[in-house]
Amino acid sequence: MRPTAAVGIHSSEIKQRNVSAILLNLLHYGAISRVLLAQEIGVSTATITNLVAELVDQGLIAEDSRARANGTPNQVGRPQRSLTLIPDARYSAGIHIDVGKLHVTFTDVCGEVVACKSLDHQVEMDWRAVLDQACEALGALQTTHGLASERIVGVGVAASGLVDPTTGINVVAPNLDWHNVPVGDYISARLGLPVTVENNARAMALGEAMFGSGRDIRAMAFIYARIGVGAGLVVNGQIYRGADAGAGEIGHSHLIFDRDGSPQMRSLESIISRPALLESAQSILRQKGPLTLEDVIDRALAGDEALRAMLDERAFYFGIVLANLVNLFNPELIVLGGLFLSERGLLLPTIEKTMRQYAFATLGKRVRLETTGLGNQVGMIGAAALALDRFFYRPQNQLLMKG
Amino acid sequence: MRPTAAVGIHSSEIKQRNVSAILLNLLHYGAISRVLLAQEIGVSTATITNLVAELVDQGLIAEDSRARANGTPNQVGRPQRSLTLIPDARYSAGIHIDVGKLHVTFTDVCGEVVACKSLDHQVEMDWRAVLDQACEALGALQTTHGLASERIVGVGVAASGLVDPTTGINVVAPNLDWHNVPVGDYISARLGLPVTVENNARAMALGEAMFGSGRDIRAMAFIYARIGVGAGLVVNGQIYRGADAGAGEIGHSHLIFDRDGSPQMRSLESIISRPALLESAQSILRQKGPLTLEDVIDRALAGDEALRAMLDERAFYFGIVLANLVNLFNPELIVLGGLFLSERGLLLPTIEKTMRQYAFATLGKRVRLETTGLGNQVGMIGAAALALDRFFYRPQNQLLMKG
DNA sequence: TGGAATTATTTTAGAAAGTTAATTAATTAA
DNA sequence: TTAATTAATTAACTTTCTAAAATAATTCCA
Repeated sequence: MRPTAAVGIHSSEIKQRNVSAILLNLLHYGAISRVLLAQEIGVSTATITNLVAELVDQGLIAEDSRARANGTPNQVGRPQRSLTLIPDARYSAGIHIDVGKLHVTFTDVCGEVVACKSLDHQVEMDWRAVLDQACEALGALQTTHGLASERIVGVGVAASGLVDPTTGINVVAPNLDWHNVPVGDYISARLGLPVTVENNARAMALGEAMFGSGRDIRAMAFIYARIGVGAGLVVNGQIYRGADAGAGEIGHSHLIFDRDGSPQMRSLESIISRPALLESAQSILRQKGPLTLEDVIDRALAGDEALRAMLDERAFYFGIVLANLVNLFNPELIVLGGLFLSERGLLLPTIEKTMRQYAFATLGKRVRLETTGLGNQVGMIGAAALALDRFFYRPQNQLLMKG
Repeated sequence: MRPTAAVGIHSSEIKQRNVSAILLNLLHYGAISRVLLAQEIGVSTATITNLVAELVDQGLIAEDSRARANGTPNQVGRPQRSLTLIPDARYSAGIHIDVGKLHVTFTDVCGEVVACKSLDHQVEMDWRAVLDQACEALGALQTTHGLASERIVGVGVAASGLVDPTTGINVVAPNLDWHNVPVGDYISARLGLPVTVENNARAMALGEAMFGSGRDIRAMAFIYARIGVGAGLVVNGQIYRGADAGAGEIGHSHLIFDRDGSPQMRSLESIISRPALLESAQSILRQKGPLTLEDVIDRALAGDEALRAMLDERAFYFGIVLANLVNLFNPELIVLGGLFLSERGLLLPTIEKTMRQYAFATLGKRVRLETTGLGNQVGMIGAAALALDRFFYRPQNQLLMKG
């Protein structure tokens, strides 16, 4: 293997990287002047002038001829000129393949959803059928909204389970019974666009880091719980995948329960996922028929103490796992998505209290804990974010993780 | 805060980074030719020729006029010429401040210990006295071994507890009762050398990544257990610190124990550290007097089943924590140091078995688990590695983590 | 109101560092 | 010994950035 990070700079990368830095700063600040760009990026204003001119020519960014750049009100001297991204300069397609659900979207360069659609699919369906459905839905959206093909930078796919982003293969998606599905190649062949595939929690984490509350954050974790529980880690704006693209398998964290003196192990997924919660609720309620998580929450809020206690206990255990995550990874922010969006105050308070109590010293105090502000769109926005990151904002990083 | 990773390339960095890449490749491969360097680094052979010539002039690297570079035996054509680092071109000073122990060393550029000394110190001593002791010991070693000052790149300090590497302050070292000790400034003033300070487990992780079995590794964890338990994480050859330089506080991971139906929490440190093990052994043996870990191991090996069972249980719990670490961080390698070096087969087998059993799918199978090959020198070598990394191999990274 | 002061951006001239292609060097094969 | 082959160096040139000077757009203040 190559020595870690001992890669040099080929002169052809320099400009591309500086352009990248400009685009990312514009995304981050919304509007920023050339002087500040030069400061932030660490190059001369002359360079900024030249690169900005090119980007304006390409129709990617605009100079607001009126507005002063922020932070410089009424100063002496020539005013700084605001530069902004042109959101509709490019679009990104996102596909979130969830268990039983399929979400597709086009976002603009700023991560705003321009069009989207959610579909159901059966777990028994062949993977081809599922991906066909997604591609057709995207095609329909593109036509309806009149999105020019040449403005679409690519397709991002947030897939369930283990994904190899270098090959675009969904190695295994247990809850869909998919094995080695060549998601990237298949979609790329159908749509004629570059495709990037990633694990769903990781895609969401990136979406949150680029367009959500993770924008100013050095290290963050996104936790998505639904049928399974997964975490996505983002460090300095880049997804952390680990050695085998397996980082973040927090659902398989184990907790120890002594039963009669001998240890018994339980995975987090058996504690806090929707199936786990429903199973427990069903046994509490002695109900056999179908039950939704909303029902359970409703009944707990209506005063079912046994349900409430069950949920509270689960929240406590999840809080412990979060505290351990904080101790190991020391994130600045943890964002929760999926079933946490419908907890209505029954889980979060205990989760947060426990997490802060058991995290080490200041780490637990400093970390922020939130549910995602992107709501149930976080999966598709995350998917679109994958493509934006790889094909628009950081095209130089074509193959980050290879051996 | 600045947008994540949106930093550009100032032209003055380019050469420095390519030089860095050459040095790191030489360290990694031991001997390598210009053609291969060009391939690995991604620049032209012309550039390599020029930069190598400069490095030879500076006396940092040498061309072996005989040897063919490895991997190219008896080929047609002009043979590749081996380039190697000159180990003694520079030295690095390392100080490992452990609880009750102080280890100082000079290593060469390849991490080989040129000279070292270990000292005792009392926990009650003023921090100034401790640091003075270290500086004096270094001074003595330098004189004895005739190490020219101008060849010493700097001093690395592996400190106990929470460290802020940007300021060089040891924010808190609970086991030494140190608070906000300006380690970096103090040593720098005494020795007149640049100093870099880091948490001990992280320093060891870097040492292992540069000079130990972590050399080919993308993501690794080093776990140091003695009075406390800490982990150092290294990703792509760089220390991962987290948002508040608090990553790796694995000793404060909590495990849940049901006691009479209600959960009771225990930290890893209360399970697997030396004090914890000794306390438990003492209560098993009903012995009040002083007991060493070696005694405990001896007696367990001699057939004390209660002790053996205790150690095995502890190993099991540690294995669970490792499995959870593997699931979250997905390292390729985990290296253990400190008390694990004297376990004599009583802990590791159970640790490894448990870790692999409870880690998710392939992650647990792929990860390697070892005790450090650097032995008890890992702390001082890690400390020296800090300085080599920051002042010799990657001088461009002066301030990686700022807000 | 109009110049002085101030700050931002652009232009110009040039330097730094890389690249490509041609050349030279050191081998093996025949 | 010469041809073939591969490595390393050199020479000419390109790219990209920088520094410093010039220009532009304001506010300040008499």
